[in-house]
Amino acid sequence: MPKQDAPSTRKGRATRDRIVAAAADLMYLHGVAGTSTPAVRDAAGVSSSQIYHYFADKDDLTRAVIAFQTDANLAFHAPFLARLDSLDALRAWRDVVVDAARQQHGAGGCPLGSLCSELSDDHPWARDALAASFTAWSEAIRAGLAAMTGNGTLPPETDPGQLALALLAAVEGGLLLAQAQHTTDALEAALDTVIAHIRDHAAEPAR
Amino acid sequence: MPKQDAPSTRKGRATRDRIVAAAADLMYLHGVAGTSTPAVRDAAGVSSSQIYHYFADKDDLTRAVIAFQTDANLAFHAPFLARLDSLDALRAWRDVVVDAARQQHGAGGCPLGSLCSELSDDHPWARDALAASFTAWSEAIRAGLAAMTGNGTLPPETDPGQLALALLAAVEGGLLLAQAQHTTDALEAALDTVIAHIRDHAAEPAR
DNA sequence: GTAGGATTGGATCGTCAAATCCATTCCAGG
DNA sequence: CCTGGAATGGATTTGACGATCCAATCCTAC
Repeated sequence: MPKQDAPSTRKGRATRDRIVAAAADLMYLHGVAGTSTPAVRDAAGVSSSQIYHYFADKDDLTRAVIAFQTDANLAFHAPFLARLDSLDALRAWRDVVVDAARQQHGAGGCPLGSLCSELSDDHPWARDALAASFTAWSEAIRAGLAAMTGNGTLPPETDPGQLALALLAAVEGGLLLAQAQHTTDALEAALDTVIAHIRDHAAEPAR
Repeated sequence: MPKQDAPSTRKGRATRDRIVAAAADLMYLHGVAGTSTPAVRDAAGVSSSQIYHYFADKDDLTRAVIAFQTDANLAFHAPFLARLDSLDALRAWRDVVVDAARQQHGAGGCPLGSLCSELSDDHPWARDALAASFTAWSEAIRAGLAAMTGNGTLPPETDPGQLALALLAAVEGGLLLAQAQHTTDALEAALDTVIAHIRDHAAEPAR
C-alpha cells in the first residue's frame, strides 16, 4: 500500500523531497539493497520516523526514487531529443551522453538501467514503472528521429521506432560496459555504429 | 583473502561445485545481495559450514560465481562465434541470442550484465573480473568478424574491434531492456541495426 | 585396517537493517 | 493567542544474515 498523499505542508514536502533525493543518490551509488534506511536517514538529515511517516516502507520509497530518476532522465535528455532534426543534432546528443559517462569514468552506469537490472525480476511494480520509463525515453528518441524523416533528412521508409530502440539499447549497453571497463569505448562504438547506419541511409537516395 | 586451493578429494570438489552452481543460479535470479547464504545452503543441500569451508566469505563465493558465469557464457557463445565467416553465420548467432532471451521473456537479463550492474561500483575485484569477461567476449566476437575481413566478406578497412564492441553493447542493452519490457523488440532492433550496417558495408565494394 | 586430514552437521553469536511506537515540537487557520 | 493536525526525534523491537565453532563422520594413503 503506497503512501501516495503528498505532504500537506510546505515543510513536509521539502522533507519528503530531501529523503527521495538522498535515497536516489545512495541507491544510484550502491544499489537499492545496498542502501539501508539508516543511511538514507543520515544522508537526508532526518530521523527514522520521518522516512516511515512519508513512505509506507522501503519499497514505497524505492517507488518514489524510480519516479524521481525517470523525471531526471527525461529532463536531462529532452532538450537534445526535442529537436533531433539533423545528423549533427544526433551527434550532439551522442557527445552529451558520452561526455557524461566519461566524466565519471563510467561509474554508476545508467540510473534507470541499474534499477532495472536489480529490481525487474523480483518486483513487478518496479518492472512496470521502469518499462514505462524506457518506453517514454525511446518514444522521445523516436519523435526526434521522426522529425528527420519529416524534413527529408531520412527517407520516409525508415522506421524511427526501430532506430530509437537500437539507440536506446546502445546507450544502455554502452553504459553498462563502461561501468566494468571504465572506458567509453563500447558506448562510443555502439552509438557511432548506429549513427553511421543512419547516416548511410540518409546519404543514399530513397528507392 | 580468497580460498583458492581446490578441494583435494573428489567429493569435496563435487560439493564445492554444487555450492557454486546453486549460488550462481540464485544470484542470477535474485541478485547477489538478494541471495543469502542460508538460501544457498538449502539450494545446494549442504550445511552452513560447508560454504565457509570452501570459501573465505560471501565475496569469495561471489568471485567463484563470476568465474562460473564467465565460463558458461563463453561456452555458450563460442561455438557460434568461432566460425563467424559469413553474414548468415552472424545472423544465426543473433537468432540464438534472441531465442534464448525470448524463451524466458527477457527475465534475468544477461548473467554477466546483472553482476556487472550490481557489483562494479562497490567491488573493484568484481569489476576487474567482469571487465576481463567482457573483454574476452568481445575479443571472441572480434575474432569471428576478423574471419569475415580475412575471407573478403568484409572490406579490409572495417574495424572488427569496433563492430564487436557495438554488437556486445547491443546484446547487453537489448537484454537489459528485455528485462523491463518482457519483449525482445529492443534486442532485435539493436542487433539487426548493427548487422544491417555490417551488411551494407559488405555490399558496397571497398574503395 | 588404521591413522589423520578432509569433509560434514548444526547450534550459536554478534551485528545490523526494517519497521514500530510514543512523546514532543512545530505551525497554519481561526 | 490557541488548538489540532502535521512533523520530528530517538529509543526499541523483531528478525534475518553473515560468520564462527566444535564435534562427528568420512575417505584416502599407507
